[in-house]
Amino acid sequence: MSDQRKPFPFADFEPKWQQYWDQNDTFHTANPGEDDFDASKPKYFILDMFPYPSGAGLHVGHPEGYTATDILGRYKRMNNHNVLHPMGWDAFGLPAEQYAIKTGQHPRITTEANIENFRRQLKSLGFGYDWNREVNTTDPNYVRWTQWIFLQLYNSYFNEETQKAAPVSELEAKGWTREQIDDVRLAFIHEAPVNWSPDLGTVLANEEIEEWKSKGHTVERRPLRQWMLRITKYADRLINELDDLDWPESIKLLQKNWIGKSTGAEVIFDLQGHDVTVFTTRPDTLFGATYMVLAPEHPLVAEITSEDQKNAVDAYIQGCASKSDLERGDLNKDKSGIFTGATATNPVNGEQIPVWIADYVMMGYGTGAIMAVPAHDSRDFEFATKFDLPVLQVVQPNDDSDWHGFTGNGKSVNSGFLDGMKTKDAKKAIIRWLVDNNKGTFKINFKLRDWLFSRQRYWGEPFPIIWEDGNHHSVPESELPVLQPEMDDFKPTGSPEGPLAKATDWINYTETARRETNTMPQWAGSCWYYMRYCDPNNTDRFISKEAEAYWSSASSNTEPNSVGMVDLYVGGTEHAVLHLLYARFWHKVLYDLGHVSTIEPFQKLVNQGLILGEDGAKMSKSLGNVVNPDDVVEEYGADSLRLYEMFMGPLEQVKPWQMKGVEGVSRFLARVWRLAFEQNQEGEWVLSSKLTDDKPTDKALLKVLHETIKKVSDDIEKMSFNTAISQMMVCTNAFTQAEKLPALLLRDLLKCLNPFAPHITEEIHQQVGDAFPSAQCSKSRILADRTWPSFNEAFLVEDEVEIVVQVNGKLRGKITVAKDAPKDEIESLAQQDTNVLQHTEGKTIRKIIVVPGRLVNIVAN
RNA sequence: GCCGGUGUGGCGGAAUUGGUAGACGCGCGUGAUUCAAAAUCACGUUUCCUCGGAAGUGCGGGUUCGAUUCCCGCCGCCGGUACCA
Repeated sequence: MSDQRKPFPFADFEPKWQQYWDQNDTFHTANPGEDDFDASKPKYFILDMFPYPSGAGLHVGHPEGYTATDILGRYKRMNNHNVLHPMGWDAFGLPAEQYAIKTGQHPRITTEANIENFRRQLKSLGFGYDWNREVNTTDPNYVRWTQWIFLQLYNSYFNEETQKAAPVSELEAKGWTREQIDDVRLAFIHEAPVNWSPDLGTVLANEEIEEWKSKGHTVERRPLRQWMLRITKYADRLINELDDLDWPESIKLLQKNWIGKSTGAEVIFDLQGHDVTVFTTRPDTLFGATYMVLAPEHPLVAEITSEDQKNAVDAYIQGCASKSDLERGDLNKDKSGIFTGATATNPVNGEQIPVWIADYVMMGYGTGAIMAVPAHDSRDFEFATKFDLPVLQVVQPNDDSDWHGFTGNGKSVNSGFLDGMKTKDAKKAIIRWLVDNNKGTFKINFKLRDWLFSRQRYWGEPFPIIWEDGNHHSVPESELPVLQPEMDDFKPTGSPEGPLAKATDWINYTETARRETNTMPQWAGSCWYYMRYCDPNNTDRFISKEAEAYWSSASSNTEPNSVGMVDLYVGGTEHAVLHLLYARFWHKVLYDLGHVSTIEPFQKLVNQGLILGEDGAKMSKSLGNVVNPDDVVEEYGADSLRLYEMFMGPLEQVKPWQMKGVEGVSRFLARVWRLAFEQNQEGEWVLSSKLTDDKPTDKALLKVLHETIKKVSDDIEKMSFNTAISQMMVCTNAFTQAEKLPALLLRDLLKCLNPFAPHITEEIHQQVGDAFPSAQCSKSRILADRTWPSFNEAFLVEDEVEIVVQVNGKLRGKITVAKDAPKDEIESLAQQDTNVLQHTEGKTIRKIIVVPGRLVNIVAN
């Protein structure tokens, strides 16, 4: 006996079973074509967001999602599925590189050590991963295919007619020039202001700025030559194809808002001889445009500014530039701006309107210029009020609300030929007018920008690109992977070339050709890792056609209009827009090019809620409220940790950690243990004398067991793990109180509990099976390989049911009747109840409502 | 500001989608066991009171025989977002 103080000897059997699963490859899943592949079983592809192996190791948030998927994976296995449930490492990333810069140690070494630790921790929690399929984004054989996918993007363009990616070789065949082709590639070179962080020595994607700023780094705008990915071409599909996904609506909405589609029109104004195009979602309000605003960075500003306004305008622009570094709009609610001295002509009515400059108009969206309709736009209204500009009503609200600042739909007024039209019709009419008069056109705009894809880092995938005579071309596929050169100095150069530029031998590809020295962002590897799991060791393709076809096939219980490859994806909300949007984009490109057979990567998405510290605050080192899974395993065992994380509350919900709660589920597991074992005088665990080899006959026990089988099955499907556990507690309490417990009953409870607490259930199953072979707990087959129990409806029904009697909706009594008692019998019985009689005395019974099997409500007054 | 989520005992949370509010667990209380403690087991535990009831799911209305659940109007907390024309 090991530790007398532990309520059950988990420290003895947990490592034992982990070793068993490892050595027997219990959770290995065969691929089509392999000997042990069973094509008759449906597939179930279940995916965790793979971790970045940080030096800090696992935190309790990781096992939350991982336990949920493990339960589902084990459950599906027991329900005759080929379950693909793998794990891997998103191992490129800044911390390893920054550590390398500080110490000179190669990032690969740190990364390997961290992975080692993560793997140990995950194994100590007994997750049923197929470790043969482990992927590592930094592995040369993985990098190779990341670069290969990049080349698919590089060698493709977006065909507007088919709305699909297609090879640029099509364009070559049509006689397009190199320059023309380079302009349409999905991966392209672009010189534009980007977000450059001087202290990180790299550029960042728009999406990343906030994260790094919050960590105290500075970010500034700087024009640089960068690799971009043309994700904007997929904006419409990225919105529309969300429809068939089984994702939380809030996440779909988040993505839609991020993509930010707005429908409207472009209108051309004459600005002193220049055509200035503005974008508006409300072309119907064109008659109400009383001034125009240009962004401070607008290229026409210098030219159109009048002599007497020049100093003021310059000063204003200067002011904007200096504060652009700070949070330009963050808490700056006050509008600012300056008159240019110029006027523009409103094309629809010839009105001369003043042209202003203001930083509430941004160069990066639309055209960097707006027509201001202060009467029906809150920002324009605020601006016009402050600078005393005219406000002209052009929309009449349908109700009698105030038209000042009214932004809804109504009827056009003061708008010439639009007068009297509904907003919707007025939009159509004015667009027709604009088109007919060459003054504008229908237009859709997106907030989504093209994806800035290059970074100035060492620890990332190099681009498989060569520069020669100012042109770029790809390296031959046979040269993949292109790996970083070995270096000792990983410091950023501070220049946009990045640290790879210091590897002088490496960058010289030939006498005249140089390698691209930028590397890819960390998102690259995580964009397609789920595919690689399907065929992780393939050296000929990123995934074999057979593996792709099988793991993309319909699962037994997915929706008929299922469009995603992975059946279930579980992870945190922090990836709601970035990772999930990028991965969908890559997947669609690969679909267009015929490399994958589904249009979406992830059919169902579930976000697990954050686990807060015991104090209700977010776990953080500085608050000292971080819970280390290793400590919990040491103290209570892996099963207790797993079970507690699932028992805390609904998976999706944010919830605080309570060590007392871990103790509670640990006590529950101890009770399960004591169903099978009792301690003798020496303190050794021996088989419980309560266990029998009898055929189960006790109706009450059969009922609670079968209720449990039913509820646990349903709840696992619904991912309502906390209620499943609570039902197993009810069952265990009933079993504990029984005089005798047939081993057969215990076995089925163990099966239900196995996906949640795999170690203890296997251990009990094995030991009890040795003693009671008749309970079919044979030693040769472990629980994980057995089939999930099915419940028998016959055990659930009761002959008699308790019915609640209410008088005027208030509980007054309870009666017990036969389960199929007729309505009138229930009614009369209910009225005879003494307490009911007391409450109906002296009153007239108006109505009696009988809900069969539930209640009777007597309405009396 | 806008968008989304959420609000139930001392605490984490249940409630068959309109039908006994508080399952299960924590904590607490009482008892058994023990020389004693821990562990374990049994019972109790929404609140108030005159022990018969009364009130009660953020607040105020409504629909209904009946509302945590549906409708209208507020309030609080959490998350996302930030002048996107």
